Amino acid sequence: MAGLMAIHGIDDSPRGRLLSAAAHLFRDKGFDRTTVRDIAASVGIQSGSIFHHFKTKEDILYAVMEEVIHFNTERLRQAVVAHSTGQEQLRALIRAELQSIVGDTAEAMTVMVTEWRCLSEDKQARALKLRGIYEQLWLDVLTRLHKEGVFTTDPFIMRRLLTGMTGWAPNWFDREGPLSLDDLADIILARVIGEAER
Amino acid sequence: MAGLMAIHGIDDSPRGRLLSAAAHLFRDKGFDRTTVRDIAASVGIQSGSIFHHFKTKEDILYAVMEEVIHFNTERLRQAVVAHSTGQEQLRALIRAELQSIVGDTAEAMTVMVTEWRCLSEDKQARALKLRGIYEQLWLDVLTRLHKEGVFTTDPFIMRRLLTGMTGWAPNWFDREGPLSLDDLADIILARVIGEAER
DNA sequence: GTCTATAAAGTGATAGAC
DNA sequence: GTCTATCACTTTATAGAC
Repeated sequence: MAGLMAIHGIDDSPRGRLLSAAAHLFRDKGFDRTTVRDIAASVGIQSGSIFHHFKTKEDILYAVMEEVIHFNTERLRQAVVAHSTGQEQLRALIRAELQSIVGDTAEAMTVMVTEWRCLSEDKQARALKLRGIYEQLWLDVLTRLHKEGVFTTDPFIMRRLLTGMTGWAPNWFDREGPLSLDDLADIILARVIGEAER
Repeated sequence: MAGLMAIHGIDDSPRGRLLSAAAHLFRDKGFDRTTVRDIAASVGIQSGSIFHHFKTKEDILYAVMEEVIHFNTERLRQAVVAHSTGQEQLRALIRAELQSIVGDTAEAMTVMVTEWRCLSEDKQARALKLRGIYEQLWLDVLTRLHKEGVFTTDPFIMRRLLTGMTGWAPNWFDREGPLSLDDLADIILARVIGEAER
């Protein structure tokens, strides 16, 4: 029910269902411990039939990552253009990334972080180019705030600290708990702009 | 050369060499993609000989984690007792965790984070108890600072943000680069106590 | 586009000699 | 404590019928 549904909508294409199922299994058990039999079984076909849709098991992993990066890069872009001040943009970026990472695309995003090295070097390089676009959106906003004197830490380092904070959230954040994603976004935002309020 | 050498010293016991080699390979290729043949070859023995020292491949993974937790819990404890004020203790904790995670025990620590789910549930539970002691050292210091009004965010959440920031460091921090671990510790510390200086 | 059947290769672990 | 040899099993991927 979660997975890549947000990307494909209610996508009943075999490819869409396979990617959703794969994202779910890869997140639960990891890429290596998930067999093509597992994936096939969870969409109700036989293992051999998988290879009509994807050439290799690794291609499935790459497809999961590619789609989730594209989808979330677009979400990040929307977050930037929806606001005018740097601080508003940064808050929107944090909120959007949290949504990606513990919200509607949580499974695929987690897979991208944790199963990265299961990709061959070629595919890692291709995925890295896509991630570069995503990261540039962050760096543009952070660099602007840095120039405005909102914080003094190097923007590249600040981005890495932010990546750590949001990226670890799936390991503890409880969507049913008392803390909302908006709350968490504000708490993380304060780690950045706290400096400005000294 | 790194690995668990710090723990075992110049430990030439077969077990020590096996654990160091395993930590290195697990970090490089992941637990599942590392074969017992790989581990055996890297210490110069045959694959069957491994099982004289460890009952299963998973036991090797658990031993790596157990040793690195024990070692780094002790390091954390030293960091606390070496200082008297809460802020000094927190800085020492951050510095110690960075040392664990990108310094002398980097390989084993990374393995603990990334290969956690490769442990059976039994062993996960056992390792979790050990990690609980480690985490309590953090929470004691953070709770003290919170009560002193040094920061307002919930100490549990603050610890999780810190875990994310330090835990992500292996993915970008360059020990040969211009930024020292002391510098990074100060930057991370400012994410916590920045609030106090408003 | 899915099925069945199977090839081809690699895996963790064991047994017994030395 | 290490070796050799091998068992029992699982894996990805393919081939061809339907």
